[in-house]
Amino acid sequence: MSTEASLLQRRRPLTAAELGVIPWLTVLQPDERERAVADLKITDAKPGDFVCRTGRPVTYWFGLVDGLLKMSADNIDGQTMTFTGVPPGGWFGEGTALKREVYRYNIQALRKSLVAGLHVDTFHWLLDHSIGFNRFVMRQLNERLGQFIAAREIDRMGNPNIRVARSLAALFNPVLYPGLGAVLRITQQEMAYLVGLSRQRVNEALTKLASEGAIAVEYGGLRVLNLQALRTGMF
DNA sequence: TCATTAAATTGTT
DNA sequence: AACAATTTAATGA
Repeated sequence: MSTEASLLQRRRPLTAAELGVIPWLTVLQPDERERAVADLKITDAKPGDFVCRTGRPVTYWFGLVDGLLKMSADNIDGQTMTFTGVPPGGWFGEGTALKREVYRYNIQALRKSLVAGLHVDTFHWLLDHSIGFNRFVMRQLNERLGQFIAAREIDRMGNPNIRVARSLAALFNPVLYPGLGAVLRITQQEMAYLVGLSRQRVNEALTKLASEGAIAVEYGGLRVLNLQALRTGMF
C-alpha cells in the first residue's frame, strides 16, 4: 500500500497548467508567489491510496490538482464517516498545519489523482508574510467548519435523494473549490463511495434530481444547473 | 484520420 | 449483484 511516506518520494515540480489550478497562488505578491512555487511538489495517488491518515504528523499542506479525494474520519465505534469529497482546486489540512498537530482525518484517493503539497514551513512563512494568503486560509477554515457541521446533518438524513443532493452542493462550494465550473467529473460509483449509498440508489437519486432540473447527468460526470435547489432540497 | 477493439460507465432488473 | 446498452479511450492501419 502506498502511504504519505511514499508520496514524499516520487514527486516533481509542477507544470504551468497544474499551477493554474491552484486558487491561492493568485492572491500572492510576486515574491511570495515565487517562493511558494519553488516549494510546491506534485505526486500521483492511485485509487485507494491515502494522502494522509489520522494521527500522522503534518509535513505538508495538500491540495488536489486533478482527480477526486474523499475526506473521512473513523468513529469511536469503528464506523467510518465521510465528511466530504475534495474536487480539483481543493486544499485541506490547514487547521492541523497551523497548529503543527497530527491529522484528524483520512484523505483517500477515489481515483487516480494528482496531489500537490506545500511544506508546512513554507505554509507558515506565507502566513507570516502574505495578507492575501491569510485571508484565503481564514475563509477556508470558516467554510470547512460549516461543511463539517453540514456533513453531520447529511449523515443523519434518511432520504437518499436529499443526501445525494446536499453532498453535491458541498462539492460545488464556491469558496472551498473556486476553480470548479458547472461540470463535475465524478462517476456514480465514486458518488456512491462518497455518500455511503449503493451505486443504484445514487443512480436513482441522480435521475430524480435531473428530472427536477437541478442537475444534468452526463457520461462520467454531471452538470449542476440549480445549486440553490441542491442546497435547500426544494426541487 | 478513420475504423476497430477494449475498457469504463450507465441504466435496469 | 448481475446484465445489457452506451460512451469513451486506445490501438493500429
